[in-house]
Amino acid sequence: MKAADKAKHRTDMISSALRSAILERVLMPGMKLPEDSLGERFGVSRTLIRQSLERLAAEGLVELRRNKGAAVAKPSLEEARDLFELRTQIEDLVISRVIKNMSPKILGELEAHLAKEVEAENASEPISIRLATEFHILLARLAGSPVLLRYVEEIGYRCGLTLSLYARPHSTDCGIQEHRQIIEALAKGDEDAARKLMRHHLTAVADRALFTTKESGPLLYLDALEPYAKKVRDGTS
Amino acid sequence: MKAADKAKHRTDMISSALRSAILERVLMPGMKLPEDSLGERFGVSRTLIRQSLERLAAEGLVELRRNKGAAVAKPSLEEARDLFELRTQIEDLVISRVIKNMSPKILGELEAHLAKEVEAENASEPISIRLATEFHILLARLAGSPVLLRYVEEIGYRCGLTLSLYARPHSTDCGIQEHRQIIEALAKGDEDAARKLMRHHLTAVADRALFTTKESGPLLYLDALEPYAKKVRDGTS
DNA sequence: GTATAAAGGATTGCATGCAATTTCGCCACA
DNA sequence: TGTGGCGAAATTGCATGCAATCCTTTATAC
Repeated sequence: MKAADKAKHRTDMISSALRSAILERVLMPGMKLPEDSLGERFGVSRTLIRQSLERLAAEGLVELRRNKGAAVAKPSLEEARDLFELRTQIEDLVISRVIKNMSPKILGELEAHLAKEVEAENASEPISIRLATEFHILLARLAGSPVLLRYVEEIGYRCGLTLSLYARPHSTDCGIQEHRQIIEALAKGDEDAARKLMRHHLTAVADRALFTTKESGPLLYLDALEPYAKKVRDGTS
Repeated sequence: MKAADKAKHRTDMISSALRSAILERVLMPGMKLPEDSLGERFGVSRTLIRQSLERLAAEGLVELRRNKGAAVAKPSLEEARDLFELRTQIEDLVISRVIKNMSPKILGELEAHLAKEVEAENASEPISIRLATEFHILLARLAGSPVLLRYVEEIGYRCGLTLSLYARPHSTDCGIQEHRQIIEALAKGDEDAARKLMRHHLTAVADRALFTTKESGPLLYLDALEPYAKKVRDGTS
């Protein structure tokens, strides 16, 4: 039995790092992700990079064209709308389940997360975006279904990616206020209200975002990745 | 431009072959899947086998324990119940969308599939099981949402795997008759009826299956894989 | 006879090398 | 100036090799 067991392995760390970089808009949609450059940065061989990219491709965050390398995915408006529509419906399922599981402990976790969001409100934009996404993921975790959790994670990440393509820079993509209202409805056990709030919350995000187009810098610039890579190289999860 | 372009690559073919083998109960839950043996059988190196196994692991069909190799997944009863519960709710979404898209063309596709199921009714059991799963997947395809399709595929496959662990040998896992009724309700545009039928259909499958336990031969016996491997080696999709 | 320990074999983790494909720069030519 | 093609460089696809890990068997002690 190992002391710490290191829990995750390098492939996991690398995919997590890349995922974070994408969600925090350091890697923008369309950017190429060549295996050797990444390998060099992360201090591993192409083998592990390949695995990570394939994993992210399975999640829909990167596109993997045969013989042409990987690039951060660039969902079309149509795909984006599909994604957001499905998201509202899937998160409906989350609400139902969380209501069934509601307990003081769960309420506590939700409020703790909200507190983090409030605290980070004036911090950097990428971080508050990440926290907003994680609110939805926390809810899904509290729903108690591992499969549902995976789907919410994936959809959440892809929506985050989508927003980095289409959303205006300064829309607060996920209002903290709205999160608070949802928690209150859940606390009261008012499923209908929670659902309506969630739906309103999500369609608000989508509508604000999905009708403006924004052209993205399509090419290669990996230097911004450095802080993410360093963490992996040093094993500082 | 290549003549046929071979469309998919070897990794895809191998994962498809393995997936089919699992769904047709040639590879039973718990069976070990060593990289070398598989590579030898499929006529490729461990690299491609590894990729395929990782892909299937992401779908939940195989378990991938670190340093201990891959094995066909063996979902617990609890996971199984979670899966089936989610399935009914996800397929609810499918029904709504298919109803919205309903057209003679779609109806035709559904009936064509039903005809195949009827035709294969007295053929081998694995084939009718596969067709039954594919009915649900066809529905999801007709729903028009790529993401939803992926989730239904994945859940369908995993349910198929689950049934190979828990279901009695001779339960007709997905009644053809029930599929027919669902198509009829869809044709009439009766969303409520279609939903109820689908729900009934799925809970029937689950209830019949999920309370009996069946012990599976846990070890290694890959010879039965031969026909699947041959197809890949020959490029006969 | 049971239990513990060590050696040997089998299997995975990862890096590297070579062939195949694509991309890009360069030059000729209209 | 713009366009087509050719060759070199960059990049991916895949196989293989070596080290690390795990499993099994055998040997030894109690």
